[in-house]
Amino acid sequence: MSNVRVRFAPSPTGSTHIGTARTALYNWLYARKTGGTFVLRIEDTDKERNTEAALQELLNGLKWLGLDWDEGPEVGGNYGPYFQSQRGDIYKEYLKKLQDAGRTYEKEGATFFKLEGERYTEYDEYHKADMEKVRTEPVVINDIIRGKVTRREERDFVIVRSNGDPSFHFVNVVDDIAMGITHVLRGEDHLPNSSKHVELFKAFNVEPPIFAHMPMLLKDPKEGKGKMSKRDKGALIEEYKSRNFLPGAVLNFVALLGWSTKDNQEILSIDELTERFDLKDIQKGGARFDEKKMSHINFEYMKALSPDDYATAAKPALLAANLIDESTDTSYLNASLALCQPKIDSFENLPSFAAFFFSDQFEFNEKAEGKVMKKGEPLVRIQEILTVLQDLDETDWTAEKIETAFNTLAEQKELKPFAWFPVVRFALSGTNSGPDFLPMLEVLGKQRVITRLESFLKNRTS
RNA sequence: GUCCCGUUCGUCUAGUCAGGUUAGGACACAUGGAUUUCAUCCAUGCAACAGAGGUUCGAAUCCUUUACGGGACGCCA
Repeated sequence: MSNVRVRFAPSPTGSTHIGTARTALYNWLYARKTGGTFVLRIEDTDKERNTEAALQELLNGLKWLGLDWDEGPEVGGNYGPYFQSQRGDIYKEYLKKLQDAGRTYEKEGATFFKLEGERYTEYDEYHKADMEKVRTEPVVINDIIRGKVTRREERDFVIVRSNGDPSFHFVNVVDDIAMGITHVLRGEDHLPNSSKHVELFKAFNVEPPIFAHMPMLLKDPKEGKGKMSKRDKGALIEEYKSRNFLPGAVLNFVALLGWSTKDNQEILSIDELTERFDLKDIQKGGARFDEKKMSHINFEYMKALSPDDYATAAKPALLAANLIDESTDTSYLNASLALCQPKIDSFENLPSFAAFFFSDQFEFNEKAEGKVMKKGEPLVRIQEILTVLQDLDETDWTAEKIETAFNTLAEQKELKPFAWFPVVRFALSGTNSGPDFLPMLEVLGKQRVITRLESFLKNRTS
């Protein structure tokens, strides 16, 4: 164990953003790498905007990604409570320290933190008004990613609102002190806040933590300018969950947004990430989300799954599409999916790709029909192979024997097997692409193949 | 407007700290190939140091500066 203590401090006001997940991940990785403690603290000081649903979604999202916390909601810890809404007494105690030190004053019902320095009034272009400002000494924000950032606060700020609720800057710093936080890893949007926070640490006479402000996640330029928002496509963790992405793949991709290994390895397990992660290697510039790359990584993870794990992961999508139910034969399901695994790059596309394995009601693709049915004499070809396949014994129904049957027929008719393959595939699956052909026939089984070919002939000739 | 942080292929990035690389990888894209087909696989290609000065034999790398991008400027977090 090390004495590193990091915290992930989200505010449950809406859906969980992918940038939020990255912040959680980097904190988690740093804690795990250093043998430190990962604290989950819920910053629910804004009663108006916090919801129980958002909290549950957040917790579920973290669990789905496999990010467990050492202290926080549901697990407790020695520095609780872990909801800011329950820490009122602690805030009062710390507020008193500032009051006793003469670092606060009341104005319009709110409590302000008083900066130290000469006061003057100046017209402020941004606020379009005269404002009281303070000539403070600059503070240094010690940031692992950006080095020492020097910044100066020049306006007092609210630490307790007129409704009595303490404000973000205040509770954030108090909790970091009270919870013994050693490293603060958060988004770059907090960098300007950090000088406020350092001022507060100084007022409490506490050494500020080490900061690491990570780059922003930016919008796809096609979608607009600025940082990625919750409304942007691909921005929400829930979305990946519901689209049946693999959590490990999402985690892997998110880790690569602003961080990379020196040897360009991109597919990294959670253990490899933990081992190789380093705050110093985090990128300074903003990163843009690329859905194609996300899909690619997801596909790599799908391909690497064992057959059993693949079937387990594929089930929800197939169940949702009503292609299978609990009575579906497991060995048939697994055999079918084994043929799909190397071919199909997402579980959301799996149902349309694999439908014909599980249902006779698949659709015939028009484009494929144009390619396959307009050349030669497709119906004659089907009749020919049907006769041959009917004579095959059930026990001989293997890819190898089926291939022999096709080859023999091809020789007799002085044609290539290519004359039969596409039409048969079309008759059996409604399309001209899919799993490897011969294994597909084997898995479908003699009965399905014969029945489908027969009914195809019947429908097309009547 | 002010302050802060940034800027290498279309995108994510390696290389920058300790100056010498045909500036590397991945995704995407294009072409070719494998294959019964393919949404798969393989190969090849395309493509970047934001600009300008300076230091140096030599600059993506160090310095200055301009431009551009991002963030913040709430009794939100």
